[in-house]
Amino acid sequence: MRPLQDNDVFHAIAHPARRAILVTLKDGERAASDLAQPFQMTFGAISQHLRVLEEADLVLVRRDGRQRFYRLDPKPLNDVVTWVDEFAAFFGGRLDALGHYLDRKHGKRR
Amino acid sequence: MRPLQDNDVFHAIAHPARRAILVTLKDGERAASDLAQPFQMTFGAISQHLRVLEEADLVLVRRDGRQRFYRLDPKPLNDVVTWVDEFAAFFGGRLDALGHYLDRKHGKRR
DNA sequence: GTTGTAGTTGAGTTATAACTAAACTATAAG
DNA sequence: CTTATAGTTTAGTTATAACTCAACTACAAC
Repeated sequence: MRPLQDNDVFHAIAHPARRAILVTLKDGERAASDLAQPFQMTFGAISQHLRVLEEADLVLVRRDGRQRFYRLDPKPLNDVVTWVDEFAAFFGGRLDALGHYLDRKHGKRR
Repeated sequence: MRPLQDNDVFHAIAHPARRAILVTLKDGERAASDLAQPFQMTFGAISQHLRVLEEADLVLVRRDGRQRFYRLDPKPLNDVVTWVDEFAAFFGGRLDALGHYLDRKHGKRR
């Protein structure tokens, strides 16, 4: 079997809980307990998800007292963008989220 | 445990072999045997990877005689683009692949 | 019909991932 | 010091995924 690497960003974002955590961190750093709060699973499980994100370099940790504040480091997501970007020529019409981004940034032009 | 869904596009692209298959299909449809050829694993394994891609609606199949031709259907990748796009505000500088796409499409304008 | 080729599917195995529960580390507060 | 809080880590379990191998389906060629 070809093993997946733990530090693979594609693997890191494959789990919905980890994606949700990253989305939360868009709004700024959060303590681990705050990140765990919306989930049903145990604190330990979230801690493990956080470690996966950390190993994928998607989050950075700052220690303050007994709390640990996680913040987003989106750089590895560029690997995803770059990969999906290879398929940009196939996107067209309303489904084109890249186009939406474009419109927002440059002003609607067509 | 929160099970991942088999038809999840994020799961589908988490495996390097499946990503490689999709990249190959960018250049046009390919028979299953052609897709399997670059890999070490057995034909059966590739067939299973193709089924994961099919269940994620990332590929379409056309039967011709005893061959099956797979072709790319990139629409579900928009879910990925849309999700990553939420982080667009965090991207900046050379690492910004979205920006590259922009430059190509609109001409470099700073 | 038989034989060969293209491919899928299923059984069984192994690897990895996700999870729980408990132990543990560390800091803070009293 | 003790107790509480915040969090990690480990052990063990279970779920899922990936793989191999063999059986199977389907079509083509003879």
